[in-house]
Amino acid sequence: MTTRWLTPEEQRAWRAYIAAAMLVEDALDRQLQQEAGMPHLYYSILATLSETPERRLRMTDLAEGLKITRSRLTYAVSRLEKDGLLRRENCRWDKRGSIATLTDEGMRVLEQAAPGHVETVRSLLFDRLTPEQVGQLEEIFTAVGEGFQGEGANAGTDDVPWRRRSSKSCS
Amino acid sequence: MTTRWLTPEEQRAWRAYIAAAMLVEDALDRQLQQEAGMPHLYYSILATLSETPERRLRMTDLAEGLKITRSRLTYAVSRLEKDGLLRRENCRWDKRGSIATLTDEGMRVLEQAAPGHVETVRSLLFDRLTPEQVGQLEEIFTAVGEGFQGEGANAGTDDVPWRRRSSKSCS
DNA sequence: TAGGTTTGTTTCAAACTTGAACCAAGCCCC
DNA sequence: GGGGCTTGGTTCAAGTTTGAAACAAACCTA
Repeated sequence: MTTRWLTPEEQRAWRAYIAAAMLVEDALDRQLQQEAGMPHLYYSILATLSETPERRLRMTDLAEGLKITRSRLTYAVSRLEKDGLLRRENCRWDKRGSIATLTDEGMRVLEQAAPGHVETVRSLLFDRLTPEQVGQLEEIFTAVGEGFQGEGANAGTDDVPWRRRSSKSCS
Repeated sequence: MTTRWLTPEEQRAWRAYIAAAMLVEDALDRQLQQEAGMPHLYYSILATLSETPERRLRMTDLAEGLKITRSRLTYAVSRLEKDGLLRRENCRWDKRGSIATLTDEGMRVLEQAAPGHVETVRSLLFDRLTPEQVGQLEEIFTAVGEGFQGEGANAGTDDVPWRRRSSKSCS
């Protein structure tokens, strides 16, 4: 079958998206690097942990939630641990498991960085969109995200699609 | 002023966006790495050059078009040059200038990779969107991109806003 | 219950990115 | 026409990401 190239509308949409996504990520990284000394992903790790009842999550769950590879997470968590913002404990029920727990210091840093971060997100994104567009944005990217059905950043791993893990929360 | 946190709608939109954007970029990188031996950005460099009348562009113009820093571009171009996919020439009119030119080999590689790339973009994104959503996507990210008014990845450089360069095309 | 497979995580080297210098070459203007 | 600022690009070290092993603990299943 001969390639179905993008239509002009699709091209415009694609380019606008790629360009703006790059600018947004860069701006976010720069802002957080400045004010919290860490890139956006690292902030997201802290934020994710903070929203959990016990402020702790297993590595795999964290990786899946953030849509990143386990090895990327390992590196990031090591750094954050070194900085004292979280702590690694072993899961007592599954000795393979490792649990990342937000420390008080981590919580403090997070809370201190949050306002600036939110302000940036707002000024980059939401301040430029109408309420309808916010809804459209959600629908569009929810649809896109659903296309991955659990593959996540871990595709490429020969991961059988017909049986998915269900990681005990182990909290 | 006390922080204006994100509304629930904004939160949902933001999270859906962040997650899906991560998945998309990863999938794109993986696909191109597999089939063309280079990450998405590198492919974009070749693609950008190919669309130019002479298949050549000055480094700064290229960096601005792609919304990346000059240093990132320098590194990428060095690699692509080493691979023989493009060539660096000096601008005769401005001896500081460096011009990246797509080689025939680069064009070949690009053309060979393009169908698979387009197919991926389609399956990740456009296959999951209605035509209206494609339009919305364009509008949303055009609006977001316009928020940057020429700052681009080169902010942080103390760049005066009230006088912008206009790089002679020098082709 | 031994042996093989799967799962959770880390490790390691190679590739890439960042940001702050650095270095020329143009520009400006007295 | 000689400083001094700006612009175009590269370089370098430090930090991050990638993907393919490596490992160890669970989980089968014969």
